[in-house]
Amino acid sequence: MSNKDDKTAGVSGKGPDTAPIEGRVTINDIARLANVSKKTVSRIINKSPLVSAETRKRVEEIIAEHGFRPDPQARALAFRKSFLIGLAYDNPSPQYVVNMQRGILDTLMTTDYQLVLQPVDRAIPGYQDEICKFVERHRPSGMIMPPSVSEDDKLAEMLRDLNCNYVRIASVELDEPHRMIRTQDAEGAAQAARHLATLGHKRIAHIHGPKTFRSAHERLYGFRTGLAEFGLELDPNLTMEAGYTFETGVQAADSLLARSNRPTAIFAGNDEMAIGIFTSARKAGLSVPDELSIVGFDDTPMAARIWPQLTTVKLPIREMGREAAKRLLEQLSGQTTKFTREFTPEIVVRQSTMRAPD
Amino acid sequence: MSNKDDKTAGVSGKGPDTAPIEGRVTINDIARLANVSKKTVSRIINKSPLVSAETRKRVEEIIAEHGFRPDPQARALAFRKSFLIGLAYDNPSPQYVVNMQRGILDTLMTTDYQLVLQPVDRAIPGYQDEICKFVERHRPSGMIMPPSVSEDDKLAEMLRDLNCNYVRIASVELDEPHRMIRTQDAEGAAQAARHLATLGHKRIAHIHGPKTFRSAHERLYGFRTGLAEFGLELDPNLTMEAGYTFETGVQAADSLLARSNRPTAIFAGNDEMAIGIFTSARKAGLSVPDELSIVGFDDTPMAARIWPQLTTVKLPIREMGREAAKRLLEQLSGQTTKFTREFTPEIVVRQSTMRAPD
DNA sequence: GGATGTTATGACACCGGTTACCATAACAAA
DNA sequence: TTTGTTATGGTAACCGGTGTCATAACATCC
Repeated sequence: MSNKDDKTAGVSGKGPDTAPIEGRVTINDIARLANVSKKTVSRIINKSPLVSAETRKRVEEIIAEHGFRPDPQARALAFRKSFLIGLAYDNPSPQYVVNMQRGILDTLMTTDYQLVLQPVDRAIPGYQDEICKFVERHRPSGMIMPPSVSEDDKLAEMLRDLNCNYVRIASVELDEPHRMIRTQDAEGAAQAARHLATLGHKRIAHIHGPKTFRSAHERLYGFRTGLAEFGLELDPNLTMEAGYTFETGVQAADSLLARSNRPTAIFAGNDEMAIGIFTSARKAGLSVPDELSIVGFDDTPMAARIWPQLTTVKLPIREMGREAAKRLLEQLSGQTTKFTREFTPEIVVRQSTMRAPD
Repeated sequence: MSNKDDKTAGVSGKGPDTAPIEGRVTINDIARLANVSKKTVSRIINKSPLVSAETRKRVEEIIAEHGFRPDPQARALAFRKSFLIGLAYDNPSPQYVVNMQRGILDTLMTTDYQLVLQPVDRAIPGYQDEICKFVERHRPSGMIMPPSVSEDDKLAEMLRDLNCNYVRIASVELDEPHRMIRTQDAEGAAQAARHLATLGHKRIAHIHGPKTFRSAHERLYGFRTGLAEFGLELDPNLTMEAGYTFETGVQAADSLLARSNRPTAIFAGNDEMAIGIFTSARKAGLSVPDELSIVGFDDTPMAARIWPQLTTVKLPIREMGREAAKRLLEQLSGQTTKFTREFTPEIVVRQSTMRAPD
């Protein structure tokens, strides 16, 4: 009598949850009602052309009438696709993350794919395993990786070994074109340089991000190049590394502004650090932009909210997300483009920069 | 001969994508290798106690050796659960959203559940249908709704009709306890009031959020109550409504500060608006906090980055996310608690408040 | 020692879709 | 009339797991 068998202990999430299932309409019901075979209904769901117009119409009406929706899990199983796209990110800027998600969802919205998140901490060694475990466990159809996760070649290799499709968003071409969304960070930084040079600044400092971020290199390189166009050189003594965070930005700026011959302008590798410079300038009693011009990178919402508003370099994150997802879907359908999709940032001039004082 | 049949056009995402599937190890392989039935392997995967220790050990070794991972889609189908948790949100603060996601993921991490996102725009009429369509299409096991989506009773009803489990995070008890995560916004606002009253402020203004947000009411109510404890009354002339955004905050503050008898302190319904007050104060030539004290609500990261740093009321968003997910999992496993989980905010005193000038 | 209960395991149908393959009707070409 | 082609749709097997129920082996009870 006591034959209830298997209480499937353990598995997180047993019990009811049968909720949305109950009297669910299935493909069989529709087939029966329409007096056709499952297969025909399936063809109609999948928009196969091999169904007569009238059959299609009749079945579609019945589908609509009964509110039939094919079960995503069943399709996933039969198609041998999970219809999941993973987003692995470690970007500390919520704005960046949210915009990226929005962009990806914009594209996924009209498809059967879903977005699932895998935030990681790149500082933790073996974080790659975490992502790989995620891939093995949930079998996403593909992964999207924005910086700095995208910059990890080892991880990309591991994903290839796992036979997992992916798209990397990065500031350098570090993979095959169809797997890349490229941002022209160097060009953005060059624009910042031109802007400051045009305003007559000579003693210009740069606080760049950690060397572990390719973007830090690119922005440094681009900034240097931009200055060179005006015959200016980036003084190594005025070039500092910081951690892409507010606090490290404050520290670096503290050090720069304490010097006897302090710079009249600072270009920060991202907005977080740029905003740190504001704080540092206030502590030093310097007025922005009269005595010190500041340029950031990213155009976070904060940039337009602080006072004076921050001049910064803007990347269309959301659109990049859209394109990344499109690229991935292309891959999944077997296409492989030959061209990297590129995004060029643009400088947004606000109030934190002005002509250099003499 | 030409019998290739069905090219299943249409469906977004056909084609390869067979990638991670190939030589995949299945439960059948394991069963065969271990010389037991599928069912026994299934029992082991699901930690059923009805397996002898030695069989378990042997099979587990084989599973480990071959790196077998049960297919989530197949399990989902067999279990009649999608193992997906939906997050429907319209919160404009990226920080809030990201923290909420993180919290939910903290809880989900150790389970078989996944988080999927459904951002919406509550301003669009019929946005509820969008969520319902999402539920019908993807059949999440449950939904989590932070404010202000959570405050929509009609939506909640629709979800109940769809037989969809959910948890609402809100500042008022608007549902059965097991479906609620409650934030004591009123108490947080009262703390802000006490803080300002203690500093000797008398002419105190409040810029609250849109009436469509329950939190706006709660915070207004709490603030009023807090002031009353000190025998102070909230002057209706100094109470303004704004849109929970930076720009509307600036406008409201512009109006308040232009008055002949302007307030010496302003409590804003959220940080976004509080930061708008800074900008307005600068335009008016007022020094913060010497001439004007400002208190916000939310403790967004910006609060600690602007200068002077913003005194604000902090909610443990991430932990709330964790708890919301836990609540939902409880529901899914059939438990129904009798008690609403509550979170009390705490004021974080920084530099934007000081003793009232005489 | 037979009746009963408990534990460990397997056979088999089923979840809700899909594909492979085949059957048939309708129509055109030989 | 025979044969070939196209359009249509049915059958069965399958995707990779799960539940139900049956059964064998063994322990316990009177």
